[in-house]
Amino acid sequence: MVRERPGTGGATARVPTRDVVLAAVRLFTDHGFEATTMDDVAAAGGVSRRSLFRRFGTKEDILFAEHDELFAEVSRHLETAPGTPLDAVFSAARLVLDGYLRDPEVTVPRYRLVRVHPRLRDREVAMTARYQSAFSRYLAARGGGGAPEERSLAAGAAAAALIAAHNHVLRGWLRDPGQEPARVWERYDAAMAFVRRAVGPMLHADGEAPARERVVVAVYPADLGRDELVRRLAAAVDEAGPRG
Amino acid sequence: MVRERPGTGGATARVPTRDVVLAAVRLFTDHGFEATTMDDVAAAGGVSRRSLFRRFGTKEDILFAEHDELFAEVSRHLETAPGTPLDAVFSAARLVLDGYLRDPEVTVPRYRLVRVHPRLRDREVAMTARYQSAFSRYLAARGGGGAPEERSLAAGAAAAALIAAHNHVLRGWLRDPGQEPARVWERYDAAMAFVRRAVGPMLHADGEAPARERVVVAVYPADLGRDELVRRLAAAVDEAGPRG
DNA sequence: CCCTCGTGTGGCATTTAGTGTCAGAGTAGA
DNA sequence: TCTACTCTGACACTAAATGCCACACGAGGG
Repeated sequence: MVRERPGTGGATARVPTRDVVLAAVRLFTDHGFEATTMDDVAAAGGVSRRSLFRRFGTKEDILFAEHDELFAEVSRHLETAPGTPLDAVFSAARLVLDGYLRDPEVTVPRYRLVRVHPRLRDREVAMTARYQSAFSRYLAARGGGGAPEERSLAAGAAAAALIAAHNHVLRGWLRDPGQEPARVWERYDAAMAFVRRAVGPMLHADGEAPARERVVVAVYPADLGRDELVRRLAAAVDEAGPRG
Repeated sequence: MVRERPGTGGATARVPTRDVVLAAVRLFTDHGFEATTMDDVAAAGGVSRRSLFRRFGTKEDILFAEHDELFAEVSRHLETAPGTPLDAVFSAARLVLDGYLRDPEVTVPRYRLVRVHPRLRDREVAMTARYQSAFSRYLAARGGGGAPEERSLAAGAAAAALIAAHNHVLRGWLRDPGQEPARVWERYDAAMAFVRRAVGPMLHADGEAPARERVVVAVYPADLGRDELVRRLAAAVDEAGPRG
């Protein structure tokens, strides 16, 4: 690396995080994660080695920087989410999948790197655990009745099942990122419905009426097309007036 | 460190793994994980720095060496366990807890270190993920009927819930290792019974009643957003299987 | 008994991740 | 314009991790 003006300490022009991440992803993919030094990344990203460490901490953190932002976003969402605690957690998980789908340029090559390098895999798993822990604590704090002991146990198991289902669908997409997002969301909704069935009973160990509820009962011909059916249900919901 | 005979490369006397681990745990606990260098560990363990790296790979691996052995033991157990796949996984998980309880000299101080150092925490989480992955694959491969897609989803969620419950009880003991093992096992059995109730139905997603008409019944919080409600209804429709 | 071969170990050199420190450059505000 | 604050780059340094070579020991054959 050739420095034009030794002794020139620039300022103001902040480290372009996104550019650095993309450059790093490219280098890691092309030459391998281990073989790529921080000097290489710094040169490719147009910043100094020192600034690189200041911004990202470690070499692995470069890959997961945007994931950290996503986690922060999800955490914020949890604080202000409407509905029951379970609803909040489900919609938060949806946000995570959306975060992945929105940024395939980083998430897809990262997944391929993660599959190869145990160290990176551990890092990825740790991220997953962070979500799980956050969801678990959220549910335990606001969850239904029952003894505190059983409540936190149920919250932990529910969060774990939810995250597992989420990751199941997510990995399906990461392995084949070419498929239609609509189909991914379809599978995701099905997986979430599955988890909801299993998790629901866990959190209502005893009779605890969770606020006000409404009921939709729809009877329809067995051969009605899926899209048409969904459309009718949506119309019925809208006719029923505002919720709350 | 004073070397008596420079140039003396010993042999034969294999590195006493257990002694080194205990010495390392002590050093990490007394002076901190970061502050303890591999030279320190080597000196305390009575081996050379080079041999230390050969045996354990990294500094963190020293702490988790025995955990790796436990994982190998559990894996072997899975291969030869009697009973249903679910039974096998439950007994395997029991083996894990027993492994912790049997070796408090290492597992307890390690837990305290893990709580403080994010890096070690990630490593611990990765171990948990390895169990979860092994259990999930085991269940998916030998699990009950249903479509392969749903089967692996159910296996993943079940394994996750099981591991979460296991870790819930395990952490309870690690935080207060003085309590009676009998009481720990009591709590563990209760937690496992809880998980079994929730997980059992997940793995037996069978009977689909063929009817001319089908009914959707949705119960939802009154303040749930319109989009989320519609999404759930659509998911419920998809989940109900093909129409016609 | 000696020699040889294989295996495990120690010492040394080297690379590189990661940190502390200081100097310079730019920006905002008085 | 001068000053205070912030961000960046350069340099030095620690320590983890790896490659390489030399040496010690045990086993086996002559």
